[in-house]
Amino acid sequence: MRITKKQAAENKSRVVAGALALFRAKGFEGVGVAEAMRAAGMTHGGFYNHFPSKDALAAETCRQALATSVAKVEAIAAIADPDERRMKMTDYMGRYLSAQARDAPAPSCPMAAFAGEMPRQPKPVAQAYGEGLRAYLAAFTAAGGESWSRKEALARFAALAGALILARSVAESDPALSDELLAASKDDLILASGSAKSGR
Amino acid sequence: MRITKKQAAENKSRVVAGALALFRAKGFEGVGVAEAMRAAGMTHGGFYNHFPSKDALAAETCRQALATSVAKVEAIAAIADPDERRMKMTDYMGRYLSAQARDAPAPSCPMAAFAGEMPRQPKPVAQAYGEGLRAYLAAFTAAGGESWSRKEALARFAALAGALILARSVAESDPALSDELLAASKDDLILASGSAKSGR
DNA sequence: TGTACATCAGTGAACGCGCGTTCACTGATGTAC
DNA sequence: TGTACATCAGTGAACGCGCGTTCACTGATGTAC
Repeated sequence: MRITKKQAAENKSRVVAGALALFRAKGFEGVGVAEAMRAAGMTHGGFYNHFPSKDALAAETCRQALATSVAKVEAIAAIADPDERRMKMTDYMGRYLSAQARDAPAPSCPMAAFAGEMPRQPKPVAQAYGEGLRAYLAAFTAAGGESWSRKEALARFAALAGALILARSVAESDPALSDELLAASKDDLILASGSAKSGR
Repeated sequence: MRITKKQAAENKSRVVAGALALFRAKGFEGVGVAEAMRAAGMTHGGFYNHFPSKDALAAETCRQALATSVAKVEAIAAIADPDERRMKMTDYMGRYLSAQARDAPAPSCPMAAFAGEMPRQPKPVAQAYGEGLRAYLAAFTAAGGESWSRKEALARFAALAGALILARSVAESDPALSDELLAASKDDLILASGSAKSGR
């Protein structure tokens, strides 16, 4: 039952979109090809018409997810008015460390969601992640404008990601500690970036 | 071929020790019961003489690993001389963010190693992790003495863990960025805690 | 535009494999006398 | 202390299951005339 080329392309992107949500929620190892295809409303056999392997899907998914995050931060970096940009950046970090971001089944930040698995991913996946993270950190640095150096921006993003990952890790077992971790990092990072170039 | 009770107990702890190294390196899902038993020099069948399930091994391993980390930081917290304690803590954080810690196959910090997998672990494992992290953060706060509040300590540890996790995630694909992440966080955290209670 | 046929996206059975777990068995240890 | 026997830690075959991947097949689409 051959279908339209356009339909086939749509099916492929539905597979990627569905796989992204699944990978974020359960990790690369925790999601099967059959499950990813089912999420797109198809059976597993046709998977290899679109991708040479499961790893190729993981790499493609990773690339798209990080590109989306990069685009969001680049949009902030492109804001001309420094005050508005600073405000948008504060909002962004506030949302990054919000209870909603933590409690979503598929964590909002793909860098944080995938970081832990990267050391054991095959090269193409790790490569896609590495390129995405490099681009993201460049955009994140730019989005801070004068308020931080690249070095400070890197440290700040590591702090954001660490807080989200740790908060998620104990969200079930110790919700109070999880909240405390989010609140502590939010105060630390947002107050720090709110004040003018403190130098620390 | 029944063996000594003492020998059996030794075998069990060899399984836990071996599994710890494997779990750290490959994640809980990435290590099989057979592999864990082989690492202890036995065959897989006897596993269930020691543990009711693979998850029980994961929980036990997690508890032990975190307890070891807690003990190390408690030892620093117990130092009477504030200057020496501060110096030991700086050393600790420096080692935490060292290239050696990043490049070890089994990351030195079990909190960072396991955090990403915790949201999908069964309750007993998540519980063991949660209790361990709570104890660790209490010790970490205490080890800072007057130099930071609990809130600051939590934010600092999240920053440490985030930097290590991100640096590990791109260690293969982008070593320069990985080094840069470690260096940036090292400067940010160690200089910050080196200076007296800055308040930020 | 109409017809004939090759293409190929999707289906679902089947493959080999490794997983967690179970089980009958072995034989030295631990124990009761 | 010596003997007889129950215990149980460890072995390795076997289980059902889900995995990634392959393949023969279907039939509407795309194309050549």
